[in-house]
Amino acid sequence: MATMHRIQVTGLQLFYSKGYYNTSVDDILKELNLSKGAFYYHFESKEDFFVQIIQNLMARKVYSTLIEPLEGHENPLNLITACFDNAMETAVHNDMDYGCILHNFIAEFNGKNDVIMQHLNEIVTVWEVNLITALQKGKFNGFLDRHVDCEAVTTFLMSSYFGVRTLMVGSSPSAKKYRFMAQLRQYFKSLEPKAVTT
Amino acid sequence: MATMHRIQVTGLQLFYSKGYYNTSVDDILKELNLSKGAFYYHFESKEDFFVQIIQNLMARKVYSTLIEPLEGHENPLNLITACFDNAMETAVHNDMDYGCILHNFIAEFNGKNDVIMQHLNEIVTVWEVNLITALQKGKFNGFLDRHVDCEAVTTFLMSSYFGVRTLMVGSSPSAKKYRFMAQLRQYFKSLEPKAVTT
DNA sequence: GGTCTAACCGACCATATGGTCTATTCAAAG
DNA sequence: CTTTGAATAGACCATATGGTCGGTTAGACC
Repeated sequence: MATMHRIQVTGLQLFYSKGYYNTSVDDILKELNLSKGAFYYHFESKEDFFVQIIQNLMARKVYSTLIEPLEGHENPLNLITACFDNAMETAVHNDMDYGCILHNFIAEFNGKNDVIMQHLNEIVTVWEVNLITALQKGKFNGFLDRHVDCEAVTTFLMSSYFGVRTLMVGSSPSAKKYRFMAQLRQYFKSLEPKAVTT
Repeated sequence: MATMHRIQVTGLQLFYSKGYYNTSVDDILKELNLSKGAFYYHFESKEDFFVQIIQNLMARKVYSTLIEPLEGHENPLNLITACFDNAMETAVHNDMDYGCILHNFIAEFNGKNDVIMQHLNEIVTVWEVNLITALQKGKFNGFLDRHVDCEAVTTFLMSSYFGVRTLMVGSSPSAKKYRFMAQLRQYFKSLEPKAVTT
């Protein structure tokens, strides 16, 4: 694995677990037994470094766990349910889980660093668009009631997912996941088509 | 206003807007035209300082905006709806909004500082307990269906609230609020008692 | 072998940070 | 008037941090 890539990987790991501002470049280099020279040969600054991590690693991760699973012609409500279930199950079995990566950094940079926020928001938007599209397709295919507001559902879904992932870090993540999923299904049921009065 | 209290107030302001690790003690003192001496006369350390802020200011704020509004014998679903609506409306009209204070710090300290996390979790638990209690009372009074799992609903509510508040910081908070509230009502409708087959 | 250069080393720098400590102010108590 | 002690000032310290820069290594190419 190329050095540049290795630095990014451990960089993301540390930023994720300790926070961006609370992680020094030296921390990352110590972990890799590398020197300052190696780092600043590959990256212009700590910020530039993080932006690259966002584009290279985070974007891909979000895509593979939250967006790709939405593809398919089945009921999008089922796809989303399975997608969330999977993502949360992975978190439950990961004792190094600190919540949704994307969301954590958004919380850390909101109103603090516009450059980074822009890049993070790009990923959020991609997710949002894909969710909306999947729901609209589902509506078209008769899986959702005609009156469902797909944008609103998406906002609600993104919010709740971001939130649980944070709550799950605290205690009994497995219980939290179970409860969350149960209510998600309850909510989804209310989006199904109402009995048609032909 | 006593100096100690003033330091806490501006301290919370800065911690909230810039993050704990990204705000130095000097930043706070500069804002107040105070010296290090004044600070370390009143507080043992930066961490002790923040713990006191949590107990003195944050706990009260969370209580007044998220817990107190739950009191009353009406339908808890309505109380919660009004409570969230109010909290979000305040955020919409605050251009210095950076999301839910409580949640932001939880995100920042999760897995990073156990001492602080303990104090933050205490507040979360109080909120959780009060939500559960309100819902259970509502169930007893026939506002909720018998089969509703109050703990699960609470988890779902806390999650989604934390999440939106973060999303609202990004763009068009008013639209996000509107969409969120609409879906919350939709979800709440599904918790109402089913037609009783006497 | 000689040259070139990407990749990396590590000493160094200016600044910032949490925290300490002595000195000073000032009002109330005696 | 003196004493006392809470409250504040600000110089000082050890350490950490982001970043710079001249030097070294090792392989590719001639």
